[in-house]
Amino acid sequence: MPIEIPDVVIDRLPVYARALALLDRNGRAVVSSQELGAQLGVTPAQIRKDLSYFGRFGKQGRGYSVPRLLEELRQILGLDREWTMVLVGVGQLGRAILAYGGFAPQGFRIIGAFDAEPATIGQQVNGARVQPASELEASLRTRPADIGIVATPAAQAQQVIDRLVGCGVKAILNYAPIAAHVPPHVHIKDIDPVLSLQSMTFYLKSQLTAPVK
Amino acid sequence: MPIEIPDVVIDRLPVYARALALLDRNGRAVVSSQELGAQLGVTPAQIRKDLSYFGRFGKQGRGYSVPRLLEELRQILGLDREWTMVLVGVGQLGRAILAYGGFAPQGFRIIGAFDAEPATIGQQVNGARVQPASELEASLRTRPADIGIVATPAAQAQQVIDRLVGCGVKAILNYAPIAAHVPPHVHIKDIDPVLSLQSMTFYLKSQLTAPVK
DNA sequence: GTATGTGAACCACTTCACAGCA
DNA sequence: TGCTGTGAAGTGGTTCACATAC
Repeated sequence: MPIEIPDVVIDRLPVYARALALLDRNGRAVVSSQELGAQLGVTPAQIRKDLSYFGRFGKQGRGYSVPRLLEELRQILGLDREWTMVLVGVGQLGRAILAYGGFAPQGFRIIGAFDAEPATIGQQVNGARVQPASELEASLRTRPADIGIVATPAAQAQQVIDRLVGCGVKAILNYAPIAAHVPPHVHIKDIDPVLSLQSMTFYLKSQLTAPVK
Repeated sequence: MPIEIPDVVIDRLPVYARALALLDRNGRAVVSSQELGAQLGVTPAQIRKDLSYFGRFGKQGRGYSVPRLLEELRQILGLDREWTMVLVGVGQLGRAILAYGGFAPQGFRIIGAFDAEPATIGQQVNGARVQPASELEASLRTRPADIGIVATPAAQAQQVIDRLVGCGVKAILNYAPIAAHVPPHVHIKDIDPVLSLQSMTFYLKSQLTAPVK
């Protein structure tokens, strides 16, 4: 039955869900692919096609019920439950991640934090006690996590990822500046602002000679 | 002369550059597209095709000179000079960005930080004095910046982006969870870990019934 | 012998355009 | 009438495969 769904489609669904959540909070009952697309910078056809992979959620002539479609997307994406995460690497970046208030409200809970640095181990950071990295496996055995967050220096990142994968972690959010290798059944997303900057400069450079004003 | 270069190609170049920099530091003189691809999880043909948009940098039968190709890429991307950035939004996230040590070594310097919160204005954060958001325009007039970093709450982000664009900023690194609108000559990249998590859960969800071990 | 550079073939995603339904 | 759902057409990016050069 399952026609393969393109990854790009999956990547867009959370964007749709977020926009719908906002509309919903504003009391909006119905929205068309046209309007949703305008808000998100996506073509209406794109939205309709994306949604059509999962079902028929709209009403012809009217549009989509905001709460209904939102609920459907949350279910499709698995956002209707809580997901547990462990953080490895509690340096400056790791601390910022622990302090970040954007995960919990979306159902992503950090249940453990690990670091190799003796000075860091045992510290209380944002309500989490930093555990020795050596205890990663033992800890995950008693209390499995769905997702691993990697915020170690580049040099340790691949090894940490291998260990997480070895513990059965199936998804990794990687903040380390490396192109990591993972087996095919493991999903990984990189967060790398430097790469984003370094590609934008290409266009900045070209524009220097082309004044806009 | 200029055949349009796909954006995806530009996005990959910094990845290549980073890998080459590592090889270079390790004293590696020559590398093949084959080997570079294996390291990065990219096909050799992809790498060769990408590079072919910009010139002929390799030697048949040998491969690419690591320092030579690295230098070419740095030049193509504009990484051979310093870029200035201003940060808007000095909350928890903004502070983490100011404290982040990964920008400066790559030539990205934050020259100004702005916030609307009276309690935050005037504070010294990581060597930068937080200026009132109201002074954004005046400050950028005397000291222009190439790139704007947006780390405000979602509600203010679009407005802040509009102001940055109005000041002539041509590239934006957006940490706010919104789908921002910018004119076509402005480049924007979103950093949004929550979206990354929310798309990975789709696959986690599907795997729950498919045991691997 | 070996690895590049590149047209051509292929594939995947996007957009079109319209039938169908509210 | 208005907007969805969707095959079909179109577009853009990737991979192939080989002539070419070292």
